[in-house]
Amino acid sequence: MDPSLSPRATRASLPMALLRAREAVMSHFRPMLDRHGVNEQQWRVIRVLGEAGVLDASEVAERAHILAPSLTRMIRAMAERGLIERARDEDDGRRVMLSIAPAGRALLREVSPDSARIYEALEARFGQTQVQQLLTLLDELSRLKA
Amino acid sequence: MDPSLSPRATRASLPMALLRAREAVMSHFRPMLDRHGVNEQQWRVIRVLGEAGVLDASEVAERAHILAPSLTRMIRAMAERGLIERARDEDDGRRVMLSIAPAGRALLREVSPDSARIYEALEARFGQTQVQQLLTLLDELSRLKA
DNA sequence: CCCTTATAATTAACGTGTTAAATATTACTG
DNA sequence: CAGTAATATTTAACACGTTAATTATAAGGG
Repeated sequence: MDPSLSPRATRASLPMALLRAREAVMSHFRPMLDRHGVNEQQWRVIRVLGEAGVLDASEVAERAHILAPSLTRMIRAMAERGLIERARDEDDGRRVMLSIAPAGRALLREVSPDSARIYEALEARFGQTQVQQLLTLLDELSRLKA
Repeated sequence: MDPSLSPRATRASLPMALLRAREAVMSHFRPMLDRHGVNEQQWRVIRVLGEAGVLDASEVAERAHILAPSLTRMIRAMAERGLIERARDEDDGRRVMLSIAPAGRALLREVSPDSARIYEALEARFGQTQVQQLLTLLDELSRLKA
């Protein structure tokens, strides 16, 4: 049989392997984030803003790997909860500047230790060397964008 | 500053790295799948059914990494398009048995060569050894489910 | 055999992913 | 400087992700 007609077996496919691995990793973090009342995406936004201070929405979207339309919706919800703040850029009326708000900073302080603990436990089980190898490979792979 | 208060930098985080890598890889496949009129998830279902023949919905969900409620919705759309077939299991009235339909098989034959070509090009650029290393690491990581 | 429990699938509800179109503002060009 | 092109954000529309609840069927225990 022509091998091109039988697609690569599921277990040997990079997209599937990446999907499975991401699900597995997130399964360690999700219950904890849940207890703190944030989802994965909101946590990424909070971390990005906590690291960087004020950023326009596009920058946040890029750094948190969230598409602009999703971010627009999230901003509304997160601003209502007092996690972030929203303001028009004075120099460029198109831009929306985002920053972390007090409740967001409080959440960052609450979640970060838990997150770090989980990450370290995972790293300990998987092996620090392997984590490094994996991060390197993933980074190289990410550079091969279409 | 207490390092547990400053979450792991984005570039060094496993969840983010996995997300980026997956996006990068899929950016190679997505336009092609688009041209064939299927999305990523539908393509996974078609591959699973093409490999395995008849499977109940739960098995398909597990192998294609799609949650049951998503699969229920997809089944409706894919059956209407003639890509898959749906039938109640005679021995167990709860189960829904799924199989690939003629249009689905045709699609499989159309897409597989394109998919294989893209995969091989990616493998060639990234290096076969690195792909293998990466698959191994991802598989090990996936076993550490919470 | 009932009755409870477990399992498979579906539905519901809400959020994000994704693409395309619309809106508002800025930058550029003749 | 008017008019067009480019950019940032938002809206719209639809699909999937996710959790919880519901429905239908099967399995098991008394």
